[in-house]
Amino acid sequence: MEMSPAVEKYVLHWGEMGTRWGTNRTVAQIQALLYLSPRPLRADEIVDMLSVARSNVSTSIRELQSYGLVKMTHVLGDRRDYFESPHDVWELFRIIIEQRKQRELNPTLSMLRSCAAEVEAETSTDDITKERIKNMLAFVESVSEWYDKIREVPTTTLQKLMKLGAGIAKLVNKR
Amino acid sequence: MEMSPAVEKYVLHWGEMGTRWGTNRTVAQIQALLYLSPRPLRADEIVDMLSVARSNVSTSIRELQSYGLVKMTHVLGDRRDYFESPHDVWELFRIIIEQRKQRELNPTLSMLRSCAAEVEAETSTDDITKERIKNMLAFVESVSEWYDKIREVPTTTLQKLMKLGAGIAKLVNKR
DNA sequence: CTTAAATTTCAGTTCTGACTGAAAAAAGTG
DNA sequence: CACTTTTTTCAGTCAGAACTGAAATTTAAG
Repeated sequence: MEMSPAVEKYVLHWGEMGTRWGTNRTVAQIQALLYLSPRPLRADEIVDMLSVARSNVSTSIRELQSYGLVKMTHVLGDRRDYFESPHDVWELFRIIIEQRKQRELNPTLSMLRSCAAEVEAETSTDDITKERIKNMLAFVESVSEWYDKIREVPTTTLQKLMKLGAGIAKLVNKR
Repeated sequence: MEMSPAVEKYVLHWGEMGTRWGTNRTVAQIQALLYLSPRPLRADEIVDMLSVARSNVSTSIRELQSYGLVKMTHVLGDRRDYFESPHDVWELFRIIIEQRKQRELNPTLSMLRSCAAEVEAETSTDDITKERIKNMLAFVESVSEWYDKIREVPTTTLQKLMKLGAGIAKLVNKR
């Protein structure tokens, strides 16, 4: 049970990128492995392929499940757990974005709201600073609202939007 | 030289978020401080406010400068360096996105390209896996191209786009 | 040119959190 | 219900990154 050179390269890179995003290396590597795998994998197979401790795989998969990035399946007459990841890149993208909103945008939003409220009463704080907090709040709020709306848009439309690129500017300004 | 409670809360939260993104706590805290400050700050002032070592401020500012998030200014008759951050949230946003593209998207793109090329020759690799690599490559390529185009769009247009939200779907599909 | 102020470098320390491995728990099996 | 297999928990280890503080360097003033 071993990875081909290209798959190994992919998995290692993905692990590296994972550390830049919220998660750790192993979690990202497992996700990559499951994304590429033509069939669901067992924990012990993942242990072999990645050369990490069984327990590490266990906790990593739990984390991925909590993100909605991995689901468990079973094979008839086999009591071991099998795991798989969504195979559609757009679905993966949506799930990841959603998670990041939950973990980063939302907490930041509530922090900014309470800061904006509190700072009003602070006579010692410069007006410019107050303004800056408000501006950041308005920005994050608008990103958040935009996301809430865009979430519902179907993949095909998003693909068209991507293709359009800067062309979107004309549409928006002209209408 | 100390921060008001609201400002302190802001700075601490920003530092925390910084660790989720690429950087470390101090770097993000300094950026937050400079964003909020009504005037450029000196390194020693930052040391006081954040209670970190002078050398830490020095290296953190260097990092911020390399990102284009901090620039140095001077006061007549004072040889100490003063630092400030862009105050426009959209500009900040652009700079940060640009950095992330450089550091994450571009390397991933070249990894995927070489993987997609290599994997073709691997007879042992399942066709499904080859397909998945291609799909991911196509996706990341399209995000990258989209970004290159959108980069030029002026802030005002982006703001309109945000306001539009899901309404954009109609525009795109109708035209 | 000497001295003082400001900044940077860097070796060493500290801290964080990822990872391991053994033990416990859970989930089937006969 | 005793036994086996599989999974999870958790205390301890380890590695890497962040941070400190002292020494070196740079910069400019007298």
